Amino acid sequence: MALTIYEQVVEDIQQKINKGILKPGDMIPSENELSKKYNTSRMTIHKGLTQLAGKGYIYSVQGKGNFVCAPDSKYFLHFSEKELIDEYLDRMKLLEVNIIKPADEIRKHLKASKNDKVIIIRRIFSSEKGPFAYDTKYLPYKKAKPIVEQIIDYATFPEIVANMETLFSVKNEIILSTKAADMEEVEHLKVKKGYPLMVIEQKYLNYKDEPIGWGLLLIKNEFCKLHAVSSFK
Amino acid sequence: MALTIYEQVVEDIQQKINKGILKPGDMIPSENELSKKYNTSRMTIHKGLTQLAGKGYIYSVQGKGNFVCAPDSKYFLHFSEKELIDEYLDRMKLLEVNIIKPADEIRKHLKASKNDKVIIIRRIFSSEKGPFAYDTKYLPYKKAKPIVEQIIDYATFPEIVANMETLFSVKNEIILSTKAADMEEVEHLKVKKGYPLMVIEQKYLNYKDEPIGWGLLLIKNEFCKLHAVSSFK
DNA sequence: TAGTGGTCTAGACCACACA
DNA sequence: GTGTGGTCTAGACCACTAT
Repeated sequence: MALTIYEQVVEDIQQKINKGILKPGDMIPSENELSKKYNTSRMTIHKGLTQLAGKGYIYSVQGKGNFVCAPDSKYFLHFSEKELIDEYLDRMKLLEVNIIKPADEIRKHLKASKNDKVIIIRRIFSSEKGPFAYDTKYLPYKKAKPIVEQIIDYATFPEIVANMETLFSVKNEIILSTKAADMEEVEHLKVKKGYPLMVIEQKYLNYKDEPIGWGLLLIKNEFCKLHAVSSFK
Repeated sequence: MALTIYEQVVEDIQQKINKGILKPGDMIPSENELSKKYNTSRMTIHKGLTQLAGKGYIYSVQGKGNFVCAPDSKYFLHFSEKELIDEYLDRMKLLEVNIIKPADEIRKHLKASKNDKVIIIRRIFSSEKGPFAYDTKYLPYKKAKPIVEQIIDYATFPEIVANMETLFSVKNEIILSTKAADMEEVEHLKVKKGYPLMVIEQKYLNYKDEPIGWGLLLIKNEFCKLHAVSSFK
């Protein structure tokens, strides 16, 4: 359990912040002071402070010093469509794969122009006890790309879009909300009208921030619990 | 727009990963090779690679090298109870502040023992158009601590618990789900039975990972949209 | 044994802030 | 001007991996 010097610096200052000895806005002793205190080089101290900044404990201002951060409200959310669905999945039913002229709302999400067509994919996921999720996805249609029908059977959204761009090119945004089941969802999910559903809207962007996919995943409430943890540690 | 050397290293390698030239599992050229290529010291290269590792692009194995990561499913979720509520808040009604013997479920969440008492706080938040959120929080009761009633009027959970421990001592976990309104919520939120609600369960821990608060925030669906962004960039 | 990354040094120069 | 952090160097030693 031997800590390196810079780890010791991180640990000590973190403790002082956690215990309230150093409060938000307080200045950390300068790198020169700390390098004397720890009897080490300034670079080593700097490394520790950089790490503390990365963790969100402190921030640096050139020419002034290092200061304790105010607490923020960032969380790490672990979310994987595949994991979420696989937990309960017994079978998947492909309702539709089509090339369509998109509605205005969809066109806006995909930043498609007037005459562009899009691929629509609609799927129902069922557990042993019946359907629990209803998924609709839209992808820009490009003639040059290979037929997607083959790959769709088991693919979740990341995997679908991964076949359109390279794997790491995507940035993903999700928006969580709830809604009451309407007639369409009543039919597909076999629930009563008004049944509460978790709505997971997903936007996929390539590395140029251009939209390469958009979708809605509706999940029956008892099948969806999402966990998030504050980034402070 | 002059990048430092290590920023240039980060940029170049990131690009290669984004474009698929470097694929998950591939080894990055060694630090020595890169320091020759960029005509710089190994420390500068090392700094760049460390930063790439922090971003989740690569990982290091001592004695072997640096390798491209497989994509994961981590997101940054921005969530602040205060912000969420303040957006619509017209007035807040304090339904109850009491010291009670907790039900078993609550005792479990707070890791309280048989005879410990807890403070229960129940509040209704209303917009101009009526109630939109119903909040219940539980805090361990400690005789020595000052009366909390005074501070509760405007306090959100972080601020309440902040008064029990120091500000930075808390780690927060939230669990998102949905539920249909039951009779209690029908009464307080003036909705029909079965109305879809976003459920935000919050666990507060101090720096020793001991629970210092637990609560449920129920929000009418049209008042709650949560955004999250994938950690890749 | 040779190559890798992890840490550390004792300097250096720079940009910035403040008095 | 002095003090601050940001970057960078040209070495060094260590722990680990591979052969």
